[in-house]
Amino acid sequence: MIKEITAKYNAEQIEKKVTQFWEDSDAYRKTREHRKTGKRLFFVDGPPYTTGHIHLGTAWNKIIKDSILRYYSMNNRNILERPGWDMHGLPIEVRVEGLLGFKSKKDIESFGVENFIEKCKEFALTQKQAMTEQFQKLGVWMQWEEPYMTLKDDYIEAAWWTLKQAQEKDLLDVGKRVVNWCPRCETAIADSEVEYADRTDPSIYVKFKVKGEENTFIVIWTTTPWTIPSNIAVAVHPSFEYAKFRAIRQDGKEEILIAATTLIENVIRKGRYTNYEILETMLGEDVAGLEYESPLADLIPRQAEFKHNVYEAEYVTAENTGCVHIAPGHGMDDFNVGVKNSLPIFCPVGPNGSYTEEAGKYAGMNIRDANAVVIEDLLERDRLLAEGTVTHRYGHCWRCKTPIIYLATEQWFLKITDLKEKMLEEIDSVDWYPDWAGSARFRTWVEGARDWCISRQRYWGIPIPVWKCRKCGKLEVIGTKAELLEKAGIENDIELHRPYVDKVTIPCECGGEKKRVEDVFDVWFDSAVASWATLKYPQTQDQFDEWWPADFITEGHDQTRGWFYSQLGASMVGFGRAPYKSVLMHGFTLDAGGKKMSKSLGNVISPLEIIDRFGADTLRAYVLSASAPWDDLKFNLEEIETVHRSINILWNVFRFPLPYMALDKFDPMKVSLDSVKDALREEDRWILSRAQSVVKAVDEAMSGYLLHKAVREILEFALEDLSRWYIQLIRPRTWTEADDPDKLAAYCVLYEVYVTITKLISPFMPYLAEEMYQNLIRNVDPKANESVHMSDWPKVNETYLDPELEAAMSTARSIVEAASNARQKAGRKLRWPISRIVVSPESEAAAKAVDRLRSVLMDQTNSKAIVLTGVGQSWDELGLEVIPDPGKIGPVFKKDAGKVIPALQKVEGFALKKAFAENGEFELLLADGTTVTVTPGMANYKETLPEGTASAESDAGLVYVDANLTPELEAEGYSREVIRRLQDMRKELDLIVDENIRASVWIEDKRVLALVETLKDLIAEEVRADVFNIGSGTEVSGALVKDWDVEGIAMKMGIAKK
RNA sequence: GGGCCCGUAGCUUAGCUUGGUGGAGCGCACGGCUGAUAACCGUGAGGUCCUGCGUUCGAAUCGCAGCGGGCCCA
Repeated sequence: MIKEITAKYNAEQIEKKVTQFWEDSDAYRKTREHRKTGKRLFFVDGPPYTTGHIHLGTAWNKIIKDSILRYYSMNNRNILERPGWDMHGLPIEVRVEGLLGFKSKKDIESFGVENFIEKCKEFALTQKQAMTEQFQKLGVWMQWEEPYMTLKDDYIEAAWWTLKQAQEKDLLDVGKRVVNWCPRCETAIADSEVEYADRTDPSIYVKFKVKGEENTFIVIWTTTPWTIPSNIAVAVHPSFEYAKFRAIRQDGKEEILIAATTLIENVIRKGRYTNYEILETMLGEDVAGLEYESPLADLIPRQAEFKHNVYEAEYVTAENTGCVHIAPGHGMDDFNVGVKNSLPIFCPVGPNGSYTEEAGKYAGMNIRDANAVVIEDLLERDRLLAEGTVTHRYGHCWRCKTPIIYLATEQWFLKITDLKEKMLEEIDSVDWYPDWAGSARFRTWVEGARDWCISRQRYWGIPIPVWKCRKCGKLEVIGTKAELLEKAGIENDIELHRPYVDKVTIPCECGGEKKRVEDVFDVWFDSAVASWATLKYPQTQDQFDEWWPADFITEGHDQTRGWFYSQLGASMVGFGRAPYKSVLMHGFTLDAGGKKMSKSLGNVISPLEIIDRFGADTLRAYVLSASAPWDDLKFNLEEIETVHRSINILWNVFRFPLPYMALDKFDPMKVSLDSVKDALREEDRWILSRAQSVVKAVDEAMSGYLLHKAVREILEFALEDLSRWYIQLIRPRTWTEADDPDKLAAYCVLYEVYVTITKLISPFMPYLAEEMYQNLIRNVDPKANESVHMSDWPKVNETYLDPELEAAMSTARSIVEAASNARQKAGRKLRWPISRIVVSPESEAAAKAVDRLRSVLMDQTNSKAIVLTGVGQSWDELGLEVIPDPGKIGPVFKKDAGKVIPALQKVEGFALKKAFAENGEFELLLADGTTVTVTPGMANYKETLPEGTASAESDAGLVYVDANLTPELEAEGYSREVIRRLQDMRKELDLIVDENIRASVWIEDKRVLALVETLKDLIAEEVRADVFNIGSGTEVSGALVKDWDVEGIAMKMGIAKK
């Protein structure tokens, strides 16, 4: 049986109860089981990094995933969706280092790599546990018991397998490259790990002495003085114009400089030269070839050995001097120029950011400290043209915030550039939501992609499975643990982490011994293999064949360069195709001011805080409805409160009929909607139609992942159609005590609509839906599915759809609003009945709507009659006032105009209009008895309302309210006032709804008393008074006695329990 | 500096694809209802549609340039 619920919406209580129910009933597992025969849907969860706490962005991400998967499940999809955890990498190493108080790699080595790895593992697992609980609080249904974890051996094997594929397909490369390097972490870091922030650096102009030309210098600019010791070349743009010019120094000396012609002024100003004279101009391609001397050759023995020349490079821009300092060991572009021209890749800087022995004088010095020394040395040698500082965007290590440097080091690469063509083709075969996420954003990113540096010189990561012979240098890539054990001849199992795998050696054919290269993978490579690792591939084949590739993934737009990309790259290597079929790209959560949330700004909002205050359903409904998924979400607490209020209304809607249904023992299993068909009113048919329209709209929204539209549609239906309209309309029907078919029809319709809405909200507000479902459905139908989430998604029932009725009702609502507006103008409150409402319909459809919904209109406007005029015709009781137009009258009647105007004003408008229509003119009698002829242009008209009426506009046309009172109306009005106050007093005494009372009312005013007395019985019945006395001499008594002022009439009332 | 997205009332937003008098919700003010009641409903005020230029008879909508915000890159 349906149970009455009395409490107001209490999210905490509901969610706690439902969580327990899900757990006890094993609802998640049963739901997946229930869909085992459905069409497969493979979803891959983008693994959050195990930081230990979820934030609003990760919460939004999981809520989107959960809502979509619940929707798919109800649409009979057989879903596979293991949650994932990204557990390796520098962030955890940095956190653990912090916990242990370590400063550098040396501390780790002395602590012992094994100890360190164990700490990292423990840390990651602890954080995972905490985050799992947080995600579960959001109501997210995933296989939490069996997530995929990047630190597991089988996961590591998936990465190994992929690398082996790369090697077999000649997509693996090793070699010296310039990489982003963190001198603190002493490792290469990926482009995606570089964080840009403002930084102030030196800005220097340096003169390189041209060989064989007296007193001639080529001028370069740099923000990294420490790279001058590594200078090998200068680059110029082949088609820029350069000039050789004589510059006069402040000390009177002259020197001959070379720079881009357009930048001479800049060089002169920066170098504080007093004057200059252009000697010669030439194209960059002619400058190329020039030889110059390193300014620090005397301090760095190796520099004296190098030849230094000028080369062409297209990337040179017309800034500073137009001549670019090239240190192939310290810059990406520099490196490329170096390789192209076979220059030495001179890199005299070690992993910790200090110069090596090759740096001569600077050996052992930290590069940041070296800046000042280099500047000093340049100054001493008169090679420093200018010195200053510049604030610019500079890359930093994303974890430890140390400014990065560029170093040429030996690294491992995936040859993405070889795969690019095919990758771009694959992008087109994927469905992107929104479309531009793929066609514009991701495509641009892939087009510009370079080879992917996948090696890191760290500890906590997937070890790169490459073994190298110490003797002959032969490389061997290992694809699985079994392969490693076999080749190494080891019998007992080992863990695939450092330092355990580092100890494994493989005998080489040459008689030597192969040892593992020390690097670990970039963490982005970990998550890149998630789609097959989670299917236990390559260990098993069946699952992979059945499920791969993923049908759907969804992540934030930062993942364009991240997971969308890394997965595509790795999958191209492994399988030559994209690992996903459709991608929804969602936005970022920002604070209320539109700024991103960050710890340093102190504007971070915890999703758990929101859940504690409002519940998970509110948080879910808010983040889903607040903006389109791909737009950024400006978090706004007021909006959360609004959503919470909306859900509270939904709750009230839901609980409103329950006491009546319970009282009447209404059993929806016994009374079908079909059986009450004949008792259905228009409003019943209307709400049934609306419910179907909403299902349709939600389906349409979901087909394009427009989650915001789906949720808004549902909440709007609950608020506008159910709460503000349908419930209001049927209230009197539910109060009927008899077993009335009219009431039963309302119950059946409500029940039908509630069942539908319960299912509609379940993907988005899973807790509330479950609570409603258990009471509404499981309580009456023991055979029903155990959980709402096992239900089938509602199918649109076309027989209920009636678009014409929906339009008519919308017209009717507009009329009711207009009537209420007009009432306000007429000063007549809704409690007082009015004799009639007059509608002047604009169209045939409006007239039909009024006719069809006449009883609804009478009811909601509290009027005794609804009068329709003809279509397009105004109300025939309106007066028509004539407004003379002095501008037309003046020129014709000159000085008599003053008499014509007041006379014309007095003419009755309809008569004047009629005369004009019939004769084209009108004989106007003036005050002095004379007559003049007026013509149509001289008069304008204004409709006037009869006494006691007011009008307002509606969609249907003008609506008039006749607020004139008759004794009958007045009697009813005053009686309603009395009833309302007695009800109020009942409430004050906290009486039960059906408890009977004794009541007495004293009214001094004889006329009002007489009016109210005519409805004495009605009043007594409404307030459930068995004994009811009323009069001017009545003694008022009871448990509660109050004085009232009713529209200026003094009354005294008293009530008591019987 | 580049790519993509966003900019509409105090706040959150719809409308933009396909040009034709900008529509909601919250908040505010006033009023109503009182058998959902610490709930609910109505009415009203409130807009340089980021700025400028262009296309057009007509631009929130299309184009260009700029400004501000976000993500990503250099």
